[in-house]
Amino acid sequence: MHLSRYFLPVLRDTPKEAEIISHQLMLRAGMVRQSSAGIYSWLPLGLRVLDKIANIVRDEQNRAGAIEVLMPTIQSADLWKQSGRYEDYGKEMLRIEDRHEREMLYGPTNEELITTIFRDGVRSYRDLPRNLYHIQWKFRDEIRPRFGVMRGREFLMKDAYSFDLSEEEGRRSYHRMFASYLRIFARMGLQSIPMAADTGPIGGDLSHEFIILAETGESQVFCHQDLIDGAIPPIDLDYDGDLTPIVDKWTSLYAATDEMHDAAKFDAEVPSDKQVSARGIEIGHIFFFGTKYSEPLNCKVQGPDGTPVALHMGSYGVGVSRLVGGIIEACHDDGGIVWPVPVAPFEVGLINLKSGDAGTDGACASLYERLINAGIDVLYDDTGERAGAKFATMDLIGLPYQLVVGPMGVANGMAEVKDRKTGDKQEVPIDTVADTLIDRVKSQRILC
RNA sequence: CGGGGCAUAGCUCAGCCUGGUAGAGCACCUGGUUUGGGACCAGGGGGUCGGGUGUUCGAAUCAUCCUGCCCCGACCA
Repeated sequence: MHLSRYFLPVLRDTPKEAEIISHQLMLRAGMVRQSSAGIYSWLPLGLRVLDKIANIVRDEQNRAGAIEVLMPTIQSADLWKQSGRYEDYGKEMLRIEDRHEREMLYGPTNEELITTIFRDGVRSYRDLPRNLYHIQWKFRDEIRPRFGVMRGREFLMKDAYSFDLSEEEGRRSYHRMFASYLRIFARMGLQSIPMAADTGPIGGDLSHEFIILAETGESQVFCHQDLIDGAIPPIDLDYDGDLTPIVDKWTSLYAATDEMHDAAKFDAEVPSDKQVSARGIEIGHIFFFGTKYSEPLNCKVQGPDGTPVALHMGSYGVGVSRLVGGIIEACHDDGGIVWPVPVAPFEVGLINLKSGDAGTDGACASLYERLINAGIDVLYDDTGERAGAKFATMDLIGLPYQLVVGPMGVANGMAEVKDRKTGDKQEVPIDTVADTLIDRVKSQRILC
Protein backbone atom coordinates (compact mmCIF):
# COMPACT_ATOMS: atom_id res chain seq x y z
CA MET A 1 0.00 0.00 0.00
CA HIS A 2 1.24 3.42 -0.92
CA LEU A 3 0.69 5.86 1.93
CA SER A 4 -0.04 8.62 -0.58
CA ARG A 5 -3.15 6.68 -1.64
CA TYR A 6 -4.14 5.39 1.78
CA PHE A 7 -6.48 6.72 4.45
CA LEU A 8 -4.43 7.16 7.60
CA PRO A 9 -5.58 10.19 9.58
CA VAL A 10 -2.98 10.33 12.35
CA LEU A 11 -3.25 12.81 15.18
CA ARG A 12 -0.36 14.63 16.68
CA ASP A 13 -2.17 15.58 19.84
CA THR A 14 -3.99 13.19 22.09
CA PRO A 15 -7.76 13.66 22.01
CA LYS A 16 -8.91 14.51 25.49
CA GLU A 17 -11.61 11.87 25.68
CA ALA A 18 -9.00 9.12 25.69
CA GLU A 19 -7.69 8.16 29.09
CA ILE A 20 -5.79 4.93 28.72
CA ILE A 21 -2.83 4.41 26.46
CA SER A 22 -4.39 1.95 24.02
CA HIS A 23 -7.33 4.25 23.44
CA GLN A 24 -5.04 7.24 22.92
CA LEU A 25 -2.81 5.38 20.51
CA MET A 26 -5.67 3.88 18.53
CA LEU A 27 -7.08 7.35 18.00
CA ARG A 28 -3.72 8.90 17.22
CA ALA A 29 -2.67 6.13 14.86
CA GLY A 30 -5.87 6.53 12.88
CA MET A 31 -7.18 3.06 13.71
CA VAL A 32 -10.63 3.96 15.03
CA ARG A 33 -12.94 6.90 15.51
CA GLN A 34 -15.59 7.05 18.15
CA SER A 35 -19.07 7.23 16.77
CA SER A 36 -20.90 7.45 20.08
CA ALA A 37 -20.15 6.25 23.59
CA GLY A 38 -18.68 2.77 23.34
CA ILE A 39 -19.29 2.53 19.59
CA TYR A 40 -16.48 2.87 17.09
CA SER A 41 -15.84 3.02 13.40
CA TRP A 42 -12.82 1.02 12.32
CA LEU A 43 -10.54 2.83 9.93
CA PRO A 44 -8.32 0.96 7.47
CA LEU A 45 -5.35 0.47 9.78
CA GLY A 46 -7.49 -0.70 12.69
CA LEU A 47 -9.52 -2.99 10.50
CA ARG A 48 -6.39 -4.74 9.28
CA VAL A 49 -5.43 -5.54 12.86
CA LEU A 50 -8.93 -6.66 13.70
CA ASP A 51 -8.91 -8.98 10.71
CA LYS A 52 -5.53 -10.43 11.57
CA ILE A 53 -6.63 -11.17 15.10
CA ALA A 54 -9.87 -12.72 13.88
CA ASN A 55 -7.94 -14.89 11.45
CA ILE A 56 -5.63 -16.20 14.13
CA VAL A 57 -8.63 -17.05 16.28
CA ARG A 58 -10.28 -18.71 13.29
CA ASP A 59 -7.18 -20.69 12.41
CA GLU A 60 -6.71 -22.03 15.90
CA GLN A 61 -10.38 -22.79 16.46
CA ASN A 62 -10.48 -24.73 13.21
CA ARG A 63 -7.36 -26.58 14.28
CA ALA A 64 -9.15 -27.57 17.49
CA GLY A 65 -12.02 -28.98 15.49
CA ALA A 66 -14.52 -26.16 15.82
CA ILE A 67 -16.65 -25.29 12.80
CA GLU A 68 -17.39 -21.76 11.70
CA VAL A 69 -20.90 -20.44 11.14
CA LEU A 70 -22.32 -16.93 11.08
CA MET A 71 -25.41 -15.96 13.03
CA PRO A 72 -27.20 -12.62 12.72
CA THR A 73 -26.71 -9.62 14.98
CA ILE A 74 -30.48 -9.13 15.32
CA GLN A 75 -32.46 -11.82 17.04
CA SER A 76 -36.09 -12.44 17.87
CA ALA A 77 -37.17 -11.89 21.45
CA ASP A 78 -39.23 -15.09 21.38
CA LEU A 79 -36.16 -17.27 21.70
CA TRP A 80 -35.00 -15.40 24.72
CA LYS A 81 -38.39 -15.68 26.33
CA GLN A 82 -38.14 -19.44 26.02
CA SER A 83 -34.85 -19.58 27.85
CA GLY A 84 -36.04 -17.08 30.41
CA ARG A 85 -33.23 -14.68 29.72
CA TYR A 86 -35.37 -12.03 28.07
CA GLU A 87 -36.30 -10.85 31.53
CA ASP A 88 -33.05 -11.83 33.27
CA TYR A 89 -30.72 -9.95 30.96
CA GLY A 90 -32.07 -6.59 31.97
CA LYS A 91 -31.14 -3.27 30.50
CA GLU A 92 -27.87 -4.45 29.05
CA MET A 93 -29.82 -5.95 26.22
CA LEU A 94 -30.69 -3.53 23.46
CA ARG A 95 -34.32 -4.13 22.62
CA ILE A 96 -35.69 -3.13 19.24
CA GLU A 97 -39.11 -3.14 17.69
CA ASP A 98 -39.53 -3.70 13.97
CA ARG A 99 -42.21 -2.13 11.73
CA HIS A 100 -44.68 -4.87 12.61
CA GLU A 101 -44.12 -4.14 16.27
CA ARG A 102 -42.36 -7.46 16.75
CA GLU A 103 -39.93 -7.54 19.61
CA MET A 104 -36.36 -7.94 18.42
CA LEU A 105 -33.00 -7.43 20.05
CA TYR A 106 -29.39 -6.82 19.10
CA GLY A 107 -27.72 -10.00 20.29
CA PRO A 108 -25.47 -9.72 23.34
CA THR A 109 -24.59 -13.42 22.94
CA ASN A 110 -25.88 -16.42 21.03
CA GLU A 111 -26.57 -19.41 23.25
CA GLU A 112 -30.28 -19.48 22.47
CA LEU A 113 -29.87 -19.12 18.74
CA ILE A 114 -27.11 -21.67 18.31
CA THR A 115 -28.96 -24.14 20.48
CA THR A 116 -32.02 -24.05 18.26
CA ILE A 117 -29.92 -24.22 15.12
CA PHE A 118 -28.09 -27.23 16.39
CA ARG A 119 -31.26 -28.83 17.72
CA ASP A 120 -32.94 -28.55 14.35
CA GLY A 121 -30.00 -30.06 12.53
CA VAL A 122 -29.13 -33.06 14.65
CA ARG A 123 -31.04 -36.20 15.65
CA SER A 124 -28.56 -38.77 16.86
CA TYR A 125 -25.79 -39.10 19.38
CA ARG A 126 -23.68 -40.19 16.43
CA ASP A 127 -23.63 -36.55 15.33
CA LEU A 128 -21.74 -35.60 18.47
CA PRO A 129 -19.56 -34.05 19.60
CA ARG A 130 -19.66 -30.79 17.69
CA ASN A 131 -18.41 -27.31 18.33
CA LEU A 132 -19.80 -24.41 16.32
CA TYR A 133 -18.46 -20.90 16.49
CA HIS A 134 -18.84 -17.56 14.81
CA ILE A 135 -17.12 -14.22 14.85
CA GLN A 136 -19.77 -11.56 15.00
CA TRP A 137 -20.57 -8.14 16.40
CA LYS A 138 -22.39 -8.06 19.69
CA PHE A 139 -24.04 -5.29 21.60
CA ARG A 140 -24.28 -4.91 25.34
CA ASP A 141 -25.65 -1.66 26.59
CA GLU A 142 -23.05 -1.21 29.31
CA ILE A 143 -23.94 1.27 32.00
CA ARG A 144 -20.63 2.94 31.50
CA PRO A 145 -18.58 2.11 28.45
CA ARG A 146 -14.95 3.17 28.82
CA PHE A 147 -11.35 2.46 27.88
CA GLY A 148 -12.08 2.81 24.18
CA VAL A 149 -12.41 -0.45 22.39
CA MET A 150 -11.62 -2.44 25.52
CA ARG A 151 -14.98 -1.85 27.07
CA GLY A 152 -17.22 -0.78 24.25
CA ARG A 153 -20.90 -1.40 23.90
CA GLU A 154 -20.54 -2.80 20.42
CA PHE A 155 -17.74 -5.31 20.15
CA LEU A 156 -16.51 -8.10 17.92
CA MET A 157 -16.48 -11.45 19.63
CA LYS A 158 -15.69 -15.00 18.75
CA ASP A 159 -18.09 -17.28 20.53
CA ALA A 160 -18.00 -21.04 20.27
CA TYR A 161 -20.55 -23.52 21.57
CA SER A 162 -19.90 -27.18 22.25
CA PHE A 163 -22.50 -29.94 22.19
CA ASP A 164 -21.92 -33.26 23.89
CA LEU A 165 -23.89 -36.27 24.98
CA SER A 166 -22.59 -36.32 28.55
CA GLU A 167 -20.88 -34.16 31.07
CA GLU A 168 -17.80 -36.32 30.71
CA GLU A 169 -17.70 -35.68 26.96
CA GLY A 170 -18.41 -32.04 27.59
CA ARG A 171 -15.37 -31.85 29.77
CA ARG A 172 -13.26 -33.06 26.86
CA SER A 173 -14.72 -30.37 24.63
CA TYR A 174 -13.92 -27.84 27.32
CA HIS A 175 -10.34 -29.03 27.45
CA ARG A 176 -9.98 -28.64 23.70
CA MET A 177 -10.96 -25.01 23.96
CA PHE A 178 -8.75 -24.53 26.96
CA ALA A 179 -5.72 -25.69 24.99
CA SER A 180 -6.80 -23.81 21.88
CA TYR A 181 -7.06 -20.58 23.85
CA LEU A 182 -3.53 -20.86 25.14
CA ARG A 183 -2.37 -21.09 21.55
CA ILE A 184 -4.62 -18.32 20.24
CA PHE A 185 -3.20 -15.73 22.59
CA ALA A 186 0.37 -16.94 22.37
CA ARG A 187 0.23 -16.54 18.61
CA MET A 188 -0.50 -12.87 19.09
CA GLY A 189 2.50 -12.45 21.30
CA LEU A 190 0.47 -12.50 24.50
CA GLN A 191 1.08 -14.68 27.48
CA SER A 192 -2.37 -15.44 28.80
CA ILE A 193 -3.08 -16.95 32.17
CA PRO A 194 -6.19 -19.07 32.74
CA MET A 195 -7.75 -18.14 36.03
CA ALA A 196 -10.47 -19.81 37.97
CA ALA A 197 -13.72 -17.95 37.38
CA ASP A 198 -17.11 -17.90 38.96
CA THR A 199 -19.11 -20.75 37.50
CA GLY A 200 -22.47 -19.32 38.43
CA PRO A 201 -25.35 -21.63 39.32
CA ILE A 202 -23.89 -24.66 37.54
CA GLY A 203 -20.90 -25.06 39.82
CA GLY A 204 -17.96 -27.31 39.16
CA ASP A 205 -14.46 -26.40 38.10
CA LEU A 206 -15.15 -25.69 34.45
CA SER A 207 -14.92 -21.97 34.05
CA HIS A 208 -11.80 -19.99 33.32
CA GLU A 209 -11.06 -16.43 32.41
CA PHE A 210 -8.00 -15.91 30.25
CA ILE A 211 -6.16 -12.90 31.51
CA ILE A 212 -3.21 -10.91 30.24
CA LEU A 213 -1.26 -8.78 32.65
CA ALA A 214 -1.22 -5.04 32.00
CA GLU A 215 -0.91 -2.04 34.26
CA THR A 216 -4.20 -0.62 33.06
CA GLY A 217 -6.05 -3.88 33.55
CA GLU A 218 -9.50 -3.52 34.99
CA SER A 219 -9.26 -6.21 37.60
CA GLN A 220 -6.81 -7.25 40.25
CA VAL A 221 -5.39 -10.73 39.75
CA PHE A 222 -3.25 -13.09 41.79
CA CYS A 223 -1.20 -15.96 40.48
CA HIS A 224 1.89 -18.11 40.71
CA GLN A 225 4.92 -16.63 38.96
CA ASP A 226 5.56 -19.82 37.00
CA LEU A 227 2.32 -19.37 35.06
CA ILE A 228 3.72 -16.27 33.43
CA ASP A 229 5.98 -18.33 31.24
CA GLY A 230 4.08 -21.57 31.17
CA ALA A 231 4.52 -23.88 28.19
CA ILE A 232 2.16 -23.37 25.25
CA PRO A 233 0.71 -26.48 23.58
CA PRO A 234 2.54 -27.17 20.29
CA ILE A 235 1.16 -26.26 16.90
CA ASP A 236 0.64 -29.92 16.01
CA LEU A 237 -1.24 -30.69 19.21
CA ASP A 238 -3.55 -33.68 18.81
CA TYR A 239 -6.93 -32.34 19.89
CA ASP A 240 -8.40 -35.84 19.79
CA GLY A 241 -5.89 -36.98 22.36
CA ASP A 242 -6.05 -36.69 26.12
CA LEU A 243 -5.64 -33.04 26.98
CA THR A 244 -6.06 -33.37 30.73
CA PRO A 245 -2.30 -33.23 31.40
CA ILE A 246 -2.15 -29.79 29.74
CA VAL A 247 -5.16 -28.50 31.62
CA ASP A 248 -3.98 -30.00 34.89
CA LYS A 249 -0.57 -28.45 34.50
CA TRP A 250 -2.04 -25.00 33.94
CA THR A 251 -4.66 -25.28 36.65
CA SER A 252 -2.52 -26.84 39.35
CA LEU A 253 -0.89 -23.52 40.20
CA TYR A 254 -2.83 -20.78 41.94
CA ALA A 255 -4.45 -18.17 39.71
CA ALA A 256 -7.54 -16.13 40.51
CA THR A 257 -9.16 -12.79 39.84
CA ASP A 258 -10.07 -10.69 42.84
CA GLU A 259 -13.66 -11.90 43.08
CA MET A 260 -12.42 -15.50 43.35
CA HIS A 261 -9.31 -14.71 45.35
CA ASP A 262 -8.66 -16.56 48.58
CA ALA A 263 -5.80 -14.82 50.34
CA ALA A 264 -5.21 -17.63 52.83
CA LYS A 265 -5.07 -20.22 50.09
CA PHE A 266 -2.80 -18.02 48.02
CA ASP A 267 -0.32 -17.70 50.89
CA ALA A 268 -0.49 -21.39 51.66
CA GLU A 269 0.01 -22.60 48.10
CA VAL A 270 2.39 -20.06 46.63
CA PRO A 271 5.83 -19.31 48.05
CA SER A 272 6.13 -15.60 48.79
CA ASP A 273 8.82 -15.08 46.16
CA LYS A 274 6.49 -16.58 43.55
CA GLN A 275 3.43 -14.58 44.44
CA VAL A 276 2.28 -12.27 41.68
CA SER A 277 -0.30 -9.60 42.35
CA ALA A 278 -1.03 -7.51 39.29
CA ARG A 279 -3.66 -5.90 37.12
CA GLY A 280 -5.15 -7.98 34.34
CA ILE A 281 -7.32 -7.71 31.25
CA GLU A 282 -9.79 -10.45 30.50
CA ILE A 283 -9.48 -11.45 26.87
CA GLY A 284 -11.28 -14.76 26.88
CA HIS A 285 -13.74 -16.67 28.98
CA ILE A 286 -14.73 -20.29 28.72
CA PHE A 287 -17.36 -22.14 30.66
CA PHE A 288 -19.38 -25.26 30.77
CA PHE A 289 -23.03 -24.96 31.63
CA GLY A 290 -24.46 -28.41 31.02
CA THR A 291 -28.11 -28.45 30.05
CA LYS A 292 -29.00 -24.91 31.04
CA TYR A 293 -30.16 -24.04 27.51
CA SER A 294 -30.66 -27.46 25.98
CA GLU A 295 -33.44 -28.31 28.46
CA PRO A 296 -35.67 -25.26 27.99
CA LEU A 297 -35.00 -25.14 24.27
CA ASN A 298 -35.45 -28.88 23.92
CA CYS A 299 -32.10 -29.55 22.31
CA LYS A 300 -32.00 -33.33 22.53
CA VAL A 301 -30.72 -36.27 20.52
CA GLN A 302 -31.44 -39.93 20.69
CA GLY A 303 -28.86 -41.76 22.74
CA PRO A 304 -27.54 -45.27 22.05
CA ASP A 305 -30.45 -46.76 23.97
CA GLY A 306 -33.03 -44.80 22.03
CA THR A 307 -33.97 -42.34 24.74
CA PRO A 308 -33.73 -38.58 24.17
CA VAL A 309 -30.86 -36.90 25.99
CA ALA A 310 -30.50 -33.16 26.60
CA LEU A 311 -27.12 -32.07 25.36
CA HIS A 312 -24.35 -30.79 27.58
CA MET A 313 -23.06 -27.51 26.36
CA GLY A 314 -20.24 -25.09 26.93
CA SER A 315 -19.51 -21.68 25.51
CA TYR A 316 -16.21 -20.07 24.77
CA GLY A 317 -15.69 -16.39 24.10
CA VAL A 318 -12.78 -14.33 22.82
CA GLY A 319 -13.02 -10.56 22.79
CA VAL A 320 -11.64 -9.92 19.32
CA SER A 321 -12.04 -6.15 19.25
CA ARG A 322 -10.99 -5.92 22.89
CA LEU A 323 -7.78 -7.75 21.99
CA VAL A 324 -6.76 -4.90 19.70
CA GLY A 325 -6.67 -2.63 22.73
CA GLY A 326 -5.28 -5.35 24.96
CA ILE A 327 -2.34 -6.00 22.69
CA ILE A 328 -1.52 -2.30 22.58
CA GLU A 329 -1.67 -2.11 26.35
CA ALA A 330 0.91 -4.87 26.43
CA CYS A 331 2.95 -3.65 23.45
CA HIS A 332 3.80 0.04 23.29
CA ASP A 333 6.50 2.52 24.22
CA ASP A 334 6.89 6.29 24.32
CA GLY A 335 6.96 6.49 20.54
CA GLY A 336 3.71 4.62 19.99
CA ILE A 337 2.50 1.13 19.27
CA VAL A 338 4.87 -1.82 18.88
CA TRP A 339 2.97 -4.53 17.00
CA PRO A 340 3.94 -8.17 17.21
CA VAL A 341 4.37 -9.39 13.62
CA PRO A 342 1.34 -11.74 13.57
CA VAL A 343 -1.14 -8.92 14.23
CA ALA A 344 0.68 -5.97 12.70
CA PRO A 345 -1.46 -4.05 10.19
CA PHE A 346 1.58 -4.03 7.91
CA GLU A 347 4.72 -6.00 8.54
CA VAL A 348 7.13 -3.57 6.97
CA GLY A 349 7.07 0.20 6.67
CA LEU A 350 9.10 1.29 3.69
CA ILE A 351 10.28 4.88 4.08
CA ASN A 352 11.41 6.88 1.11
CA LEU A 353 13.35 9.74 2.66
CA LYS A 354 13.32 11.81 -0.48
CA SER A 355 10.28 11.19 -2.61
CA GLY A 356 10.80 12.65 -6.04
CA ASP A 357 14.47 11.74 -6.10
CA ALA A 358 15.04 9.35 -8.97
CA GLY A 359 17.49 7.25 -6.97
CA THR A 360 15.35 6.68 -3.89
CA ASP A 361 12.13 6.39 -5.90
CA GLY A 362 13.64 3.68 -8.06
CA ALA A 363 15.18 1.79 -5.15
CA CYS A 364 11.95 1.95 -3.16
CA ALA A 365 9.83 0.84 -6.09
CA SER A 366 11.94 -2.23 -6.61
CA LEU A 367 12.11 -3.06 -2.90
CA TYR A 368 8.36 -2.63 -2.61
CA GLU A 369 7.74 -4.96 -5.49
CA ARG A 370 10.04 -7.64 -4.16
CA LEU A 371 8.47 -7.54 -0.71
CA ILE A 372 4.93 -7.57 -2.07
CA ASN A 373 5.73 -10.44 -4.40
CA ALA A 374 7.02 -12.37 -1.43
CA GLY A 375 3.66 -11.87 0.27
CA ILE A 376 4.83 -9.32 2.81
CA ASP A 377 2.38 -6.63 3.94
CA VAL A 378 4.13 -3.36 3.17
CA LEU A 379 3.11 0.22 3.81
CA TYR A 380 5.21 2.43 1.57
CA ASP A 381 5.58 6.02 2.73
CA ASP A 382 6.03 7.72 -0.62
CA THR A 383 4.72 11.07 0.57
CA GLY A 384 6.59 14.35 0.48
CA GLU A 385 6.77 14.66 4.26
CA ARG A 386 10.06 15.43 5.90
CA ALA A 387 12.14 12.59 7.23
CA GLY A 388 11.43 13.36 10.86
CA ALA A 389 7.70 13.35 10.35
CA LYS A 390 7.88 10.05 8.50
CA PHE A 391 9.86 8.43 11.28
CA ALA A 392 7.51 9.73 13.92
CA THR A 393 4.43 8.47 12.08
CA MET A 394 6.00 5.08 11.45
CA ASP A 395 6.92 4.74 15.12
CA LEU A 396 3.43 5.78 16.13
CA ILE A 397 1.63 3.19 14.02
CA GLY A 398 4.12 0.60 15.22
CA LEU A 399 4.98 -1.50 12.17
CA PRO A 400 7.52 -4.13 13.29
CA TYR A 401 10.18 -3.24 10.73
CA GLN A 402 11.07 0.03 9.07
CA LEU A 403 13.03 -0.11 5.86
CA VAL A 404 14.64 3.29 5.37
CA VAL A 405 15.89 4.37 1.97
CA GLY A 406 17.63 7.72 1.59
CA PRO A 407 19.80 9.35 -1.08
CA MET A 408 23.03 8.80 0.86
CA GLY A 409 22.27 5.14 1.40
CA VAL A 410 21.32 4.60 -2.21
CA ALA A 411 24.60 6.18 -3.30
CA ASN A 412 26.45 3.63 -1.17
CA GLY A 413 24.15 0.76 -2.07
CA MET A 414 22.83 0.54 1.48
CA ALA A 415 19.46 0.72 3.22
CA GLU A 416 18.63 0.81 6.89
CA VAL A 417 16.46 -1.66 8.73
CA LYS A 418 15.03 -0.57 12.03
CA ASP A 419 13.51 -3.00 14.46
CA ARG A 420 10.62 -1.12 16.04
CA LYS A 421 10.67 -3.17 19.20
CA THR A 422 14.35 -3.00 20.08
CA GLY A 423 15.11 0.22 18.25
CA ASP A 424 18.13 -1.45 16.65
CA LYS A 425 19.18 0.00 13.32
CA GLN A 426 21.19 -1.98 10.87
CA GLU A 427 22.78 -1.01 7.57
CA VAL A 428 22.11 -3.69 4.99
CA PRO A 429 23.17 -3.84 1.32
CA ILE A 430 20.22 -2.77 -0.74
CA ASP A 431 20.51 -5.89 -2.93
CA THR A 432 19.94 -8.26 -0.06
CA VAL A 433 17.79 -6.23 2.28
CA ALA A 434 14.51 -7.48 0.86
CA ASP A 435 15.50 -11.10 1.35
CA THR A 436 16.74 -10.37 4.84
CA LEU A 437 13.43 -8.79 5.76
CA ILE A 438 11.34 -11.46 4.10
CA ASP A 439 13.10 -14.12 6.15
CA ARG A 440 12.81 -12.16 9.35
CA VAL A 441 9.12 -11.40 8.93
CA LYS A 442 8.16 -14.90 7.90
CA SER A 443 9.99 -16.44 10.82
CA GLN A 444 7.86 -14.38 13.19
CA ARG A 445 4.46 -14.81 11.69
CA ILE A 446 3.61 -17.67 13.98
CA LEU A 447 5.12 -17.16 17.36
CA CYS A 448 4.46 -20.62 18.75
C1' C B 1 -28.15 4.95 37.94
C1' G B 2 -25.49 8.14 42.01
C1' G B 3 -21.20 11.70 42.36
C1' G B 4 -17.82 15.04 39.65
C1' G B 5 -16.11 17.53 35.16
C1' C B 6 -16.12 19.21 30.15
C1' A B 7 -18.48 21.16 25.40
C1' U B 8 -15.11 27.52 21.23
C1' A B 9 -11.50 25.53 13.85
C1' G B 10 -9.76 18.63 11.95
C1' C B 11 -6.55 18.04 17.05
C1' U B 12 -4.81 20.58 21.66
C1' C B 13 -6.47 24.84 24.00
C1' A B 14 -7.01 30.52 25.29
C1' G B 15 -11.09 34.05 25.60
C1' C B 16 -16.07 33.67 29.84
C1' C B 17 -15.03 35.99 36.21
C1' U B 18 -15.71 42.01 34.58
C1' G B 19 -21.37 41.22 27.99
C1' G B 20 -19.52 45.08 22.71
C1' U B 21 -20.12 40.29 17.59
C1' A B 22 -13.80 35.09 18.05
C1' G B 23 -8.10 33.86 18.82
C1' A B 24 -3.21 30.80 19.27
C1' G B 25 -0.23 26.32 18.25
C1' C B 26 -0.43 22.07 15.28
C1' A B 27 -3.00 20.29 10.80
C1' C B 28 -4.82 22.03 5.74
C1' C B 29 -4.19 25.24 0.81
C1' U B 30 -0.62 28.67 -2.31
C1' G B 31 4.40 30.42 -3.18
C1' G B 32 9.47 30.30 -1.72
C1' U B 33 13.66 28.42 1.10
C1' U B 34 14.64 23.60 3.04
C1' U B 35 15.24 18.02 3.37
C1' G B 36 18.33 11.30 7.79
C1' G B 37 14.19 11.97 13.79
C1' G B 38 7.43 15.81 13.97
C1' A B 39 11.72 22.61 9.53
C1' C B 40 11.38 28.06 8.28
C1' C B 41 9.31 32.61 5.88
C1' A B 42 5.16 34.95 3.54
C1' G B 43 0.14 34.67 2.17
C1' G B 44 -4.63 32.02 2.63
C1' G B 45 -9.14 28.86 3.70
C1' G B 46 -11.90 27.04 7.74
C1' G B 47 -16.01 28.05 13.56
C1' U B 48 -24.64 29.57 13.28
C1' C B 49 -18.68 29.32 20.16
C1' G B 50 -23.22 21.63 21.52
C1' G B 51 -28.89 22.99 21.20
C1' G B 52 -33.40 25.71 23.03
C1' U B 53 -35.41 29.59 25.92
C1' G B 54 -34.74 33.92 28.75
C1' U B 55 -32.20 38.73 30.54
C1' U B 56 -30.09 42.84 27.62
C1' C B 57 -29.66 48.04 22.89
C1' G B 58 -26.13 43.98 22.39
C1' A B 59 -24.64 37.06 24.73
C1' A B 60 -19.08 32.45 23.38
C1' U B 61 -19.43 35.37 28.05
C1' C B 62 -25.10 36.06 32.54
C1' A B 63 -29.68 32.75 33.92
C1' U B 64 -32.31 28.38 32.86
C1' C B 65 -33.64 23.80 30.50
C1' C B 66 -32.00 19.96 27.22
C1' U B 67 -28.33 16.97 24.69
C1' G B 68 -23.59 14.82 24.07
C1' C B 69 -18.91 13.29 25.91
C1' C B 70 -15.19 12.14 29.83
C1' C B 71 -13.76 10.61 34.92
C1' C B 72 -14.95 7.94 39.94
C1' G B 73 -18.41 4.08 41.89
C1' A B 74 -21.87 -0.35 41.42
C1' C B 75 -21.96 -3.89 36.51
C1' C B 76 -19.42 -6.58 32.51
C1' A B 77 -16.21 -10.24 26.96
